[in-house]
Amino acid sequence: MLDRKILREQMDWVVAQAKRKGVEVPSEEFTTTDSQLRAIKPQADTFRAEMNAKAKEIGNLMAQGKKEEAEAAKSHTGNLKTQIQKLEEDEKRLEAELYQIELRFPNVPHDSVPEGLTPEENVEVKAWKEKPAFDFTPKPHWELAESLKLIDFPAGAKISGSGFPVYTGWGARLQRALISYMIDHQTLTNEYHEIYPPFMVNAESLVGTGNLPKFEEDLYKTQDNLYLVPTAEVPVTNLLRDEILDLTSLPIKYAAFTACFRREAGSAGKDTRGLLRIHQFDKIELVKFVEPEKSYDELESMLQDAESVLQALGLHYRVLLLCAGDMGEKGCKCYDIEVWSPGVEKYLEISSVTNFEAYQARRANIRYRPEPGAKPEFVHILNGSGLAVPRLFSALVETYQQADGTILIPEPLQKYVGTDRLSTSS
RNA sequence: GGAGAGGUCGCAUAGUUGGUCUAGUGCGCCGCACUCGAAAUGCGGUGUAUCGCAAGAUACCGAGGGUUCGAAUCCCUCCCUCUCCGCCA
Repeated sequence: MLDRKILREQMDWVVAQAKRKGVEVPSEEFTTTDSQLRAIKPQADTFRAEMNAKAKEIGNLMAQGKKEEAEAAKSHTGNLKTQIQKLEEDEKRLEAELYQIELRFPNVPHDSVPEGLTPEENVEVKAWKEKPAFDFTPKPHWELAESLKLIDFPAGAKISGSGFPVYTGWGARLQRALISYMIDHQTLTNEYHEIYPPFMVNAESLVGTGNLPKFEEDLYKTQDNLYLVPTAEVPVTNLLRDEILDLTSLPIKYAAFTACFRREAGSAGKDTRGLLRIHQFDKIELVKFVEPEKSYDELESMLQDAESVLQALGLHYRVLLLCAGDMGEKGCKCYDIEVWSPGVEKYLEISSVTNFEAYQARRANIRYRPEPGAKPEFVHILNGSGLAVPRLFSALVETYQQADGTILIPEPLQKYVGTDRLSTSS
């Protein structure tokens, strides 16, 4: 959500910025509804003030025992009352309409964001390490997973459905090791505070992060009207909903592990093999609440925090700065980290690191006080994956596969996995 | 799931025959006084949002409805917390 004042005063600018994202905004609807509301509110306030005064008068008369005068005064309130009721109805309706209109405005892309509407116009800003060289043809992870019995895809299909892999034996252990390693790395080295949230949330939380009402189709919903989290971003961001934070507590840095659940209505077709696109997957998510002036520095440092995992594991990756049209509606500036998966011969998006500025904070009503006694202002919120586990799993086993079919485990992971090599006999 | 008790402006509390409660008090916090300085003490201030140049007005006492000239106070629905019981990893 954008600041209502900005929509009022700088609509041309907002329209132009939305255009960079290829989004049409309901500018006229906003202006019409907003001015209607602004016309009605003062009227309603005035009538309410009159009503309050009358009620007080009646109270005083009653207290003095002047019953008849009080009764007389009562009979004059009817007209006022119906007027107030009518105005309040309009007020409520317009307020609801305006809110729905405001939700349709996308966030404004930062000046440093490249122009463009398609993924082709994203800009590669960094590449780390070379693609690994092989003197044999590297296999995709699903073949490795099958021969080493790390993942049982048919079993998952049997007990749940497609898109629900079953990790078995050393595969299960590697999965668990990656989670532990990344959580330790982000909390101990990069100083995030660990959160282990519920995997189900209510609708309010999803509205706070912008997943509802627009993306209801992508979510799993339970009979108790709770939703399975599509990412830890949802529960973690909402932890601070409706709070006014102390300046001294900023920046607040949270790292959380959850399973993530996505129905992905349109998933049929692309990337259906292996781990690339599944309904349930594990992810470590990083969320930061920061002072507005520092949010772009914090974005760079969050990007580094996410990258540092891949560096420690020695995996080749590149960083893309997304163009205005490809970064989604909520973001101001977004980097994607893509890890190289040599078996599938593709770069896999393994993290999106985004600065939302105040867009989410305004929705979830998360503020801070710039100085003691000052008016509360919205914090800036950033989040990024640190990292998505299945695609890391994929890149890792494909990168470290050997000619003999075994997989080397990079040094930092060894104590978590409990071995330096996965093989059929291990 | 059943029974009972509750949810009040940072924290703790007052408020239950509806009307000086648009919310009192204590703590905390800010300012001033006293002091070499501090503690203690005294005085004043101390929520959020919207509209307004301002004075000020309006809304908010878990959420949403209702009754009433008027509701923190009464009624209904829902959410949450606590105690006891039941069930259970």
